[in-house]
Amino acid sequence: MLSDEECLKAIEIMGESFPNAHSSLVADTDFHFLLAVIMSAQTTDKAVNILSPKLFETYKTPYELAEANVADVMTLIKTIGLYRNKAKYLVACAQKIVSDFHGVVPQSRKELMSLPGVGRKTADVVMAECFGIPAIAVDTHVTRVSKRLRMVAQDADVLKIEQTLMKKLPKSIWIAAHFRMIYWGRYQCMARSPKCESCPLLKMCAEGKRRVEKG
DNA sequence: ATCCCGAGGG
DNA sequence: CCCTCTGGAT
Repeated sequence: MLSDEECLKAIEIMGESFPNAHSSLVADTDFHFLLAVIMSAQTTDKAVNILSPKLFETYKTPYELAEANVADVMTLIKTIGLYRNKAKYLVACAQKIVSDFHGVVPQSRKELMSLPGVGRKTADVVMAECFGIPAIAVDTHVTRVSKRLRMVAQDADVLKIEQTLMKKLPKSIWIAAHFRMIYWGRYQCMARSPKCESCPLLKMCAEGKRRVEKG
């Protein structure tokens, strides 16, 4: 396992490659950003950004989406994976925001997670992006990158990963670290063919060295 | 543990 | 063709 200092160093090196990594989901309001994050589950944000302008134009507020026909929403988001479940979540989520939160996206993790289709990862992303609340959302990229680098135990689940990273990294860089690991996972440490040979982190990466050794 | 699930990349 | 994409609910 990497020490706290080594973890911080790794995050800093990622920052040199991706100096201003930020969310690539496009949304004009907190409500629309929440919808985009729900839709991004097991789906590239690029795919979400293609359909979201029309969806957001059609349903500008929670009040409008709460009255929507689920079938109509399905048609609008049919190009992304898991679209049937997501369409139901989006409408149910809008309805609950109207009924329980006066039409305003709540800020606490507990309240966010009470919304249909919103789990810990989605709640963390919204807290960080919309409200500036420090959090480390653990998704497929963060899981893969932190495990390959041995920042966390190989058998850690997403909650354990989040807790370990929060303990090892200063709160002031949690949000930046999240986005840097996302970009690292997308463009350097990809799931299938990571670019280990040219990786700036190779010297401190157990998995990278193992892969290079192996060929 | 299992289901959902289209599009893009290798 | 097969794998992966900022997961969550049952």
